[in-house]
Amino acid sequence: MLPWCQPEGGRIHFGGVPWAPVCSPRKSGSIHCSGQVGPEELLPGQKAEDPWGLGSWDEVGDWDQSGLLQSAYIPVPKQRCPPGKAGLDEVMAAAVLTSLSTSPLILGPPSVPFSPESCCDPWKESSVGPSGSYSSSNNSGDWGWDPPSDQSSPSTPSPPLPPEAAHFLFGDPTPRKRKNSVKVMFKCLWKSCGKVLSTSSGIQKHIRTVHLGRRAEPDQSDGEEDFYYTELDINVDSLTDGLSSLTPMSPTSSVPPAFPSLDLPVPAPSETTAMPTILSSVVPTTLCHVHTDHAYQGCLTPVHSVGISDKGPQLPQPTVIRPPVPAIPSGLKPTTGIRKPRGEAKKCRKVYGMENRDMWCTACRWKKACQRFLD
DNA sequence: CTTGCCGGGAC
DNA sequence: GTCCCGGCAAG
Repeated sequence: MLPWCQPEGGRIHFGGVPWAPVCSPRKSGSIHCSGQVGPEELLPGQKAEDPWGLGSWDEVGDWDQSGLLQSAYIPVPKQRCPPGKAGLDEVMAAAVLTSLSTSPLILGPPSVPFSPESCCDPWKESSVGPSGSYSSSNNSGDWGWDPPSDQSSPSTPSPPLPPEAAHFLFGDPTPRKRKNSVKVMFKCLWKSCGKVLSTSSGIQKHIRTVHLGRRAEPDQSDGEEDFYYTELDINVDSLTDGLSSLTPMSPTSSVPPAFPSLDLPVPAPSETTAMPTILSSVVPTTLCHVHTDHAYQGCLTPVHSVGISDKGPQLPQPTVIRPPVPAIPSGLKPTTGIRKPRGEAKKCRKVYGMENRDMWCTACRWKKACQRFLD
């Protein structure tokens, strides 16, 4: 067993690769997925993308076992863990070599089919620090990918690999992994229009001509039409497998940016293709109702949700040049972070004190909202 | 810093 | 379902 690859629970974790750019813990301790495809989605049972055109992962494993067994003899481990402190480049180069030369089946328990979720935890150590205590909570599944803004990972050198190999080895979480299942469309946000076109120029032309009543020449455009459409990442998988979109962090989910109608210094919507952070929060309207029904949207309490999310889109038909407010699907209001105002009443903690914790109401004992001294 | 409690994990 | 706790945000 290689010293730096620790199969956990019969599976080799694969996503901790440091240049798998997108993995980083948040303050809460768990890692959240946003905008990218998590490794969980490539379980062997699924029709995983085959970077080498060899069929399923199982086939890859068979092929690897039978055909590339010799590669297992590459003495990579010697150079992987030098007695001293290896530089990042060196470590990465070693990892690349090893990843190239050893198949997951060789690295893992023979009876366990290859799981792309595999990872080598020491990557986290090498990228986060020498502490080995970091990995325990992150390997249990609640982890994912960083926002797209982080995925460039410019500080990590790019291994000299063919893109396919890099894609395979590093669990590349970029949309390329699902390049066959994600289609970018452009949806007109004009009230009761909803026209969807496949090209930005097309949607701009549509908005200019149909809604703005302007000429079709784009050279006269001031970019206003950009306010009226949004980019949709149509996830074919989500459409065919609706359950996947129920995850709170649907990787490709998107929502029309809630640009206020005011002239706030929000990023120009025209930069949609260059603004992954905006796009990552953009949910196709085809999936919006799913999120609405799902109770996992933030911390909105029922009290607060009354009268907020049931109104539905209220897009005023603009009579002036001012861009209209794009229709915000109900249930997708930015609710996260909204907390119930702190109660003014005394709480069990304050009344009884920590020493009399057994006298607290159960809610207080469980660090929930106090039920004894309600506001 | 303390406090209230949300969110989520363990069982 | 209960129970607990990390961590966030308000104060």
